[in-house]
Amino acid sequence: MKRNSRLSSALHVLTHMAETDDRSLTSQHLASFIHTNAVVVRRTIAGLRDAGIVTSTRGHGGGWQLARPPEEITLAEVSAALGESLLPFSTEPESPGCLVEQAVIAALDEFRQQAEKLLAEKLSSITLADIAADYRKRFEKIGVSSHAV
Amino acid sequence: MKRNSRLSSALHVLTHMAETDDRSLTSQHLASFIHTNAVVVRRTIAGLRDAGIVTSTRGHGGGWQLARPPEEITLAEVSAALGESLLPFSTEPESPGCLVEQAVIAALDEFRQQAEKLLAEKLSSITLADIAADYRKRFEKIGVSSHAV
DNA sequence: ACAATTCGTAACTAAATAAGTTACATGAAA
DNA sequence: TTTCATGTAACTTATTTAGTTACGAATTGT
Repeated sequence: MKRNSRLSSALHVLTHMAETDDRSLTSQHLASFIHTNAVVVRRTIAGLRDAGIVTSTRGHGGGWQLARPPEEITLAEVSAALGESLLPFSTEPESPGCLVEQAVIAALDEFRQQAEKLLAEKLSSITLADIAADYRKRFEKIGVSSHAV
Repeated sequence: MKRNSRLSSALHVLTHMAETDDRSLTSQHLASFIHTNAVVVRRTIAGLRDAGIVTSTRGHGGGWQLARPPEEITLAEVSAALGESLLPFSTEPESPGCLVEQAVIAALDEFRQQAEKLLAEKLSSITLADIAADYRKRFEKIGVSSHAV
């Protein structure tokens, strides 16, 4: 799997959950959708459970389900729940005391703060239901299986 | 050196160049500012040369200088010249033909496009001169050497 | 000319990070 | 009580990036 595809992977499995009403999908099932391992899936979406976006149940018939209707799940929440910043450049001081570094970091930190706000606003306007609707539109148009491999 | 500190590193050495008028700074010199290797510096800022932000000269007295006044160097240019996207999440298809993936990628790509525009606008409003001015302010306030280690 | 200096770059090594895998404990349903 | 599924730790593998070494090319000073 490529790097930094966690957001994409998470949205992929969430969309499958959105399209699977009243039934749990196992980690193994979700893993097969994105061609990876069940443990990787659990690890990836563990944060979504902690954030109240999905629920997991153990044992017979267990697996994963959306905790809320897809209309109430925004991409901003999903992104935040994955625990990764969308702006991963570092502003850690490496030479504390260097005034040039301090000036650079001050500029970048202010930018980061404003940028994260902007990005969160943008991502808040997109819900899982939007993606699911787009998927359905594509499905109706082409009329084939939902997962051609 | 930490990961993804290339933007920070580049701005650091650029600020030093801005504060060093009429004189070239060698890769070795720049490297010592950010506690790294001269080859790493050359590699990092090679893109800045290609983008016309700095010039490099070989031989005796050679080294690096700004190609333009710092007022005319925006962070947007610097960031772009480093050749890294500020939004490094992947939208590469991994299961071509999967309609769910297509819907996810479509949503993320549209977001990316809008977000990159927003970020570029923000970064365009900050110039190297702004950072240099902030550095000078800090210098005057504290009144010590520019690179306490 | 020739020596000294400095960038340009290829090739290799080392470190960090993330994915993938194995193993097993925990919990729940048939 | 057997089976199924998650939770998680520990390990392996792959990828990326920084760091290093080496050397050629270009430029300046003597």
